[in-house]
Amino acid sequence: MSRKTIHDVAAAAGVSIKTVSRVLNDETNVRPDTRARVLAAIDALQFRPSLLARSLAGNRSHTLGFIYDDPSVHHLTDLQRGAMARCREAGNRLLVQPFVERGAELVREVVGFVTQTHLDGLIVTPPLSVLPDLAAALEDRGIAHARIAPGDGATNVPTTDMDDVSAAREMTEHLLGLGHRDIAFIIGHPEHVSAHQRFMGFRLAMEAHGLLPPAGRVVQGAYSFESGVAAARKLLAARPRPTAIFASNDDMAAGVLLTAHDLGIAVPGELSVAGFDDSFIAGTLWPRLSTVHQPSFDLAYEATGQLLAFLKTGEVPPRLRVPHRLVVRASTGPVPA
Amino acid sequence: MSRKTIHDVAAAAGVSIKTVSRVLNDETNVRPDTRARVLAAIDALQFRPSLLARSLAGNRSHTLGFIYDDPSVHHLTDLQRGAMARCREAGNRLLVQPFVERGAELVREVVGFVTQTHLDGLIVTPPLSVLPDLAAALEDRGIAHARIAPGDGATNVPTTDMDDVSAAREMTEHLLGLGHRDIAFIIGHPEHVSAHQRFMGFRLAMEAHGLLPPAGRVVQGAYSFESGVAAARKLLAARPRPTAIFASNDDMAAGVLLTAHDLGIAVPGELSVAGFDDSFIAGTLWPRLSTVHQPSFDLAYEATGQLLAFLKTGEVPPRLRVPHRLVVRASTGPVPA
DNA sequence: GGTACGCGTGACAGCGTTGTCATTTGCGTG
DNA sequence: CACGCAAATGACAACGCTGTCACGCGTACC
Repeated sequence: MSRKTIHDVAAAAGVSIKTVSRVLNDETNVRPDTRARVLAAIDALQFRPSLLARSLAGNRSHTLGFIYDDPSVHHLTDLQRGAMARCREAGNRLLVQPFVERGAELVREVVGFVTQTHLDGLIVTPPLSVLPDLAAALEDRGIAHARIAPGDGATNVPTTDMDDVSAAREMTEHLLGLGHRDIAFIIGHPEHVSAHQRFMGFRLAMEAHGLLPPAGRVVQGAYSFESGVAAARKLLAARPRPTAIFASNDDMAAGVLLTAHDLGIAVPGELSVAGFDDSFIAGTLWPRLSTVHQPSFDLAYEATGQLLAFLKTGEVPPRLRVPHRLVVRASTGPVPA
Repeated sequence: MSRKTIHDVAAAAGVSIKTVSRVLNDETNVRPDTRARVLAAIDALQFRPSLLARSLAGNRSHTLGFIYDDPSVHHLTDLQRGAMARCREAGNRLLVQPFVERGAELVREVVGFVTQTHLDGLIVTPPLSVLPDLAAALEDRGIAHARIAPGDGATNVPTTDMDDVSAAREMTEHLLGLGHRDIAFIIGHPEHVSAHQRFMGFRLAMEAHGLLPPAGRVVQGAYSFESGVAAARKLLAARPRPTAIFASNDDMAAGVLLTAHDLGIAVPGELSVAGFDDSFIAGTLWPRLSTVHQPSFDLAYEATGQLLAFLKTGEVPPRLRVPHRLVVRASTGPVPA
């Protein structure tokens, strides 16, 4: 099939290409019958406008970039789905691209990516969203972007997040409410701000009950399953054992669960285990994991919406906080007698 | 930053834009010192050629499409990673797009997607890769594509697959080798050819041992966790119970595992459970799941390579079969006495 | 010393759209 | 019926690159 162009349509409808363009872009000032004629021609020829040409001429690509470097598969998948869904609704496309570099190299790659592909804007996910030099570079070059970024930062960039601190606090409260006092905590990957925030939520809740995070009960993890296993080995070797372990994400919680089972420790009979994310695996583990629902899909969906709005209006929408939710399932129970 | 163009570079280097283009595309017949001068100018200006303009003018977008409609998140993620990795190596981009429609609607959407975005080619993943009308339409319009397609089909399209039949047979042999005779099987989603093939592998192995798939021991699933739970409920309610359950993928196996645990059935003490895929969760379940390693990443990596090769040479490379591997972990054991 | 040829380079026309601005058309008005 | 003005339409340049072809120059050859 030789490509049909706007010229073919124009010829078929007996109008100029500009009129076809107008119809294509839903512009005003086209007589209804002309519009109908053009539409008919488009339909007859099965014409699809070239997004390439459109982008080049119109100086807008209708394409957003989605960049990531995320160790957690599930979270990423949901984010991507959310962003893609929103783009589809708005008639945009999404170009997904991983970046594993750091520093100047990263900045160069990302900027190159954006300029090469004429991206209208960028959706920046954690942990990329918290890198100061990347933020500066994007700002600097006037590259529109939205951040999915846990954290403070009064910024002039559309930002979407969830309340990691409160969520972690709520989960901790849940454990405290079950009578647990000796609660261990596995910290997430230090490059992720969420890791610190979740830890802070944990500490705040403990302190509110006059408890200090017990010595040796806080272990550094990395958001990976393996790091959860390693952390659990350490924690569960101690005597006495903690009565509950709160892992900063589900993957690590899965590692804890597996380790506990291997050691013959009953969950939640002898040990309560809590996760964070409510990713796909949370419901597939045994016992089903109590966790915090992180609205990854919504996060990305909203961030994309904010970016689109920003591109349209030029105004930075206020920071958007997506609600989370405690999901109590079977892996947490009363403290053993 | 106003966009730097090839004209800026040409001016800076004191050459024509065509020469810059030649350098950009590594063409011959450019004197070394001229080339160096152009390169220096490119570097100084931080110039990045517009892929849009390049695609429009050159009639090649250097972009491949990746289309899917897959229920299994992990498999999909790995496929996507594989395809993206290969694209990156070759300096191409990957446009990922889900399609949930079927029939004429699907065909129209996909064809529209390809023409609108000037895709060089398409990577078609299961189950889309086995839809005859889609295949016909792509063929028809001369849209280059590679299929990741389980199955037979002597086709004139680059195809990559794994040997689902043999893999399922090997897993069944493994169970038979452990002494199991009363083995139940959960079939995957009927739209996926792999589901039928895995079932066939199971049957072949059973028959080779003079066994018929026992009545009531074969249950239809849908490759989802929930369908695994439902199937397991049915199978484990029977008396006597099967001594082993072979689920067509890991997600369903996870459902079996969970159900067994809920019912207090020891795995593998009283029941062996096998999966298929070796997806991320396989290693996170307890007991760790015996499964077949499906090389999703490689599958997509190779398919992308084949497509790229086809685009370059115009010759259809022979069907590529990616090796699988039995992964025996802790969820399968000797038949109970 | 003229011819043929290949290499290095540039001019210019596309690629398929949108943006700008000019032109035509239609209609209400005095 | 002419006039003015807004609505409808079209001509054409521009977007940033590649493809085609033409040109100038140096070298090898007879």
